[in-house]
Amino acid sequence: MNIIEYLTDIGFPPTTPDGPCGSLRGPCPLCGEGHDRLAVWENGGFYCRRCEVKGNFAKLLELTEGLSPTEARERVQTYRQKTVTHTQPEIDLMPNEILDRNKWRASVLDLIEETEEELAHSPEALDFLYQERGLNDSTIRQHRLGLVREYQRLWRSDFGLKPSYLRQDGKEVWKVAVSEGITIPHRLRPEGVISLTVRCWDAAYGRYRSLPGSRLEAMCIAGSGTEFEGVVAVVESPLCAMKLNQDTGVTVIALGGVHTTLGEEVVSTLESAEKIILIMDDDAAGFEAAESYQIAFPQAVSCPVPRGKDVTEAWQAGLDLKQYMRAAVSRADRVLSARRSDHKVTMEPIQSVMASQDDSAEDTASLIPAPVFVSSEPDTATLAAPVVTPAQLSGARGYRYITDPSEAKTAVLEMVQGNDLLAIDIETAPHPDYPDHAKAGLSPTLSRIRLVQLAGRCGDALLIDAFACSGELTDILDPLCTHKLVAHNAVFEMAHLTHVGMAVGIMECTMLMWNALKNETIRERSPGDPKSMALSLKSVLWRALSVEVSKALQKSDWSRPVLEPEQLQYAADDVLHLVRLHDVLLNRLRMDRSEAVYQRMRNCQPTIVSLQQGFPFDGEVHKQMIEEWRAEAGPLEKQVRSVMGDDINLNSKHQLDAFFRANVPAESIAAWPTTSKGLLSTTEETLEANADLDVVAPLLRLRKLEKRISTYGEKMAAFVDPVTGRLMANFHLTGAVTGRMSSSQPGFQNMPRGDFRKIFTGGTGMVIAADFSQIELRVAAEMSKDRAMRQAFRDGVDIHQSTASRILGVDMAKVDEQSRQMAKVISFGTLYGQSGEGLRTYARDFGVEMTAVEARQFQKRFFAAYPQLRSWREDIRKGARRKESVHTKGGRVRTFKGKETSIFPKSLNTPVQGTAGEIQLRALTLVEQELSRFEDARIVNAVHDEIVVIAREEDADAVARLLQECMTRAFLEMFPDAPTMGLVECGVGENWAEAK
DNA sequence: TAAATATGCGCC
DNA sequence: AAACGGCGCATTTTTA
Repeated sequence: MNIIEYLTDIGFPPTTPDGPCGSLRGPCPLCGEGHDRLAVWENGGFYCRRCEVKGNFAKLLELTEGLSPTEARERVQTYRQKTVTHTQPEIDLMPNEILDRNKWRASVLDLIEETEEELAHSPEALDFLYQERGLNDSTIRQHRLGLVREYQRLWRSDFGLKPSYLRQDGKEVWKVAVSEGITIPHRLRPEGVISLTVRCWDAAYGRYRSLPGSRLEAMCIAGSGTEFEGVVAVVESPLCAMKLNQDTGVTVIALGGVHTTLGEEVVSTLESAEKIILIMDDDAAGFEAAESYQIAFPQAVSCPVPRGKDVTEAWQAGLDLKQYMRAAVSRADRVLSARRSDHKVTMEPIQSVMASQDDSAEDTASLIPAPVFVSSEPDTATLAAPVVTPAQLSGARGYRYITDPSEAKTAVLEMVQGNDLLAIDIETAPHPDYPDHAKAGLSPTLSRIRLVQLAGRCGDALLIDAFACSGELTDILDPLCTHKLVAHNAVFEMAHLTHVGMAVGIMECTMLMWNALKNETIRERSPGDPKSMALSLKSVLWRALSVEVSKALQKSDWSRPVLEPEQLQYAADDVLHLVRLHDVLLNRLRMDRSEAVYQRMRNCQPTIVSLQQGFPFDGEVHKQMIEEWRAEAGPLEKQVRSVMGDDINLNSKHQLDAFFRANVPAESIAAWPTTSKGLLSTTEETLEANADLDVVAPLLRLRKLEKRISTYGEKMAAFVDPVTGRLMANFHLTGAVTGRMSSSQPGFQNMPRGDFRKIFTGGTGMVIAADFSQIELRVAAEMSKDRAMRQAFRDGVDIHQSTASRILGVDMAKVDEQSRQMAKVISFGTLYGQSGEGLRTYARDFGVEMTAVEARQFQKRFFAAYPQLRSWREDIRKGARRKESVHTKGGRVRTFKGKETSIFPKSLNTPVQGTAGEIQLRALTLVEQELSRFEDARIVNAVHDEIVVIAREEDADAVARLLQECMTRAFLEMFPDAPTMGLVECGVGENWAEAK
């Protein structure tokens, strides 16, 4: 109990907030009247403006209860003990704000660590603390100051706060705002953190903002050294307190804002102090606060800094804080002795006390340690990319167009000798035999090289007319094979040069560099310029170098025998900036520690070149298949139309919606899932749920066939290379935000399973298919270091069977197939953040009925079985929430844009899927290298965790071993301690279907 | 009329 | 409040 509660108890509750130190006003028990004449401070001080009585809690008890001074002091002690046991939880828990204080503390601690890290890497913010606040590194670390670099909005519930509250304007608020600025944690030990305050950069948010749920209490910084023992300084701002404590070693209390309370630690520090130096701000509020403190604490003496508003300003103006403290203490001594002898004293200004003091010179020297910049940034000396002078950049760079082969040969040699790194670009024209093929001009077999452009760091570009030099082109370009080259989308250049018989090595690629830096994919539009693609040379040049190039002529006629000057200048522009772009991006990659991400993709480029040479394809069998699909679909369509109407378009969502609404009972419609636009969903899943309708089964079958015909029929066959007869697809190293590859035209990664894959053959040889078994779960096990899951893999048991036995608590041997399926579903869903409801609906597809509550029970058991997996997941989730990004083991960073909703599942999935993708990339690189030992052997497909290779029949077994070995090696490079039993499964067959 | 969105489904 | 991820492709429907 404190003085306020006491007054309330005896019927004089002080309820009106007042003043800067948390004082309250209420009626006075001594003069008995009024409603606001008595001012009380939580620390125990009171003052009645009517009866002009003032003092502390004990004094009040003397007067109201008629106690002697000794009795009154004892009574205060007993009250205070009650305070400890009784009011502590009340203060600690803010029922309207915090539901779970432990959660709040844990999250705030995470936030503190995060912001500390941020501050350590922010020279500007450190500079602010060094230069403007005079703090040194040791102080910054001691108080665990941090930095919020960007304004953040975080879920309230993640802090254990009430998930939402109704703002005055009626809007429901779900998030807390964390402003940009310096974070100041308070009282980290032993009770844990009680508040986190941000000193905002943007004054529009006020100077200080506290995280909701903070218990705002004055901060106490314990003194060090002996000079000011027994002295306590009181200031307003925490940063002033830190500065004063740092420079003088005095114990300092920072009051904070008007809403702070003093807290036990502070009160006892003040009570036991011999002298209290009040250094309030030089304003009205500060003056009043000083008054009230002098009433509550007899040993307190007001002693504002002589210049400036507060300690920091005075220090900025040149005040030596140690000298000042000495003067203040000496002044306080005189004031206090005068008070004890009840003499009136005239307050001397602090300046004159300081002037009269005989200070020794050595004490004033170097009070402020020189700032030490601690940084984990890489040594810039090792990063130095070749420097380009402005003169070189601004100098006019044109082109030299060569049509004569021997002249070209000399020029290329000169280029190679004069440049350590050469930029290369190729323009192609459709091959005249196949002008209408979908990939004419793109695929090497369907194209002719029209122009080769080369450029160094400076000087003109070299344009070699490949038509004019045809026949000697490889000879001319031969010196490039052993030279370091850079291109944008270098796979294209590598593929075309390889196709004309050149043994080109791995090129540097600025497109892959940009992807490693920004994680933008091949499909994304350029931010700020929706017309261009994010990874296009135009977009990257603009964003990285502020260089603008036109792409208007990219699709001009490159087949004509004589190229126009405009075309030539366009072609030159494409290479002229490439070397500088490479240098700049490489530097940025190193600064971001993303070079490995880039290199992993770069080294995989030869694999892509191989992959894009196509998969041997049995066109005859394919045609038969299409016939069979049509044969089955025809009657089926008749049957469906006889029910649904001859004119119905079975692909139209509206017409299907209308049909079902008209033919299904109202109660079924009510329970029928809808799409986001309110139409009845007609997915396979929902239709099967209404399978009692006779038309459903044939409709679903028809849909399957239509899908086959439209996507996997003649349209797909159009991608067969007329020269080689192989089916050619595109592969993209930058196809997915997670770092997985993607494939298109046609998508090789979504070919229907089963007999369909018989059309993919080994040509004259065999097909060997190898896949990583349970790669994502293995990755999750390794990244989380979950003991139980790793052990299961080490034992080589079936992971889903093992999980089932753990979840259901039965022996491994007794796990039936259904339980195993369940475990599988629970594992993947739960791992990636599936809800209980989501699991319930998903499980229904597997014929397992459960309620959402039961589903959550399963998820709980899953986490109980794999506890480290659970905490690892939590860490990711928290990190994703704060930084709005997650990263893979290989270093790829995925950032969630502000507008993105529901990042939770993505943030859990990305590290796992992405790391698995990185292992696959490395495996593909190794396989491509090793496969060169075998004649006619080539990688023909790569499906996320599967690698498909063709090889001669006599080599098949050796190639299978090779695959096994390379894939295992790739996995171990990422996770050296990981168990590899059963990691790679491999099959051989005449075609892809049989190789499984 | 062309581009963007919506829906469903093929794969891992 | 709300939640399993990543893709590509065909077709319909809406929007600019």
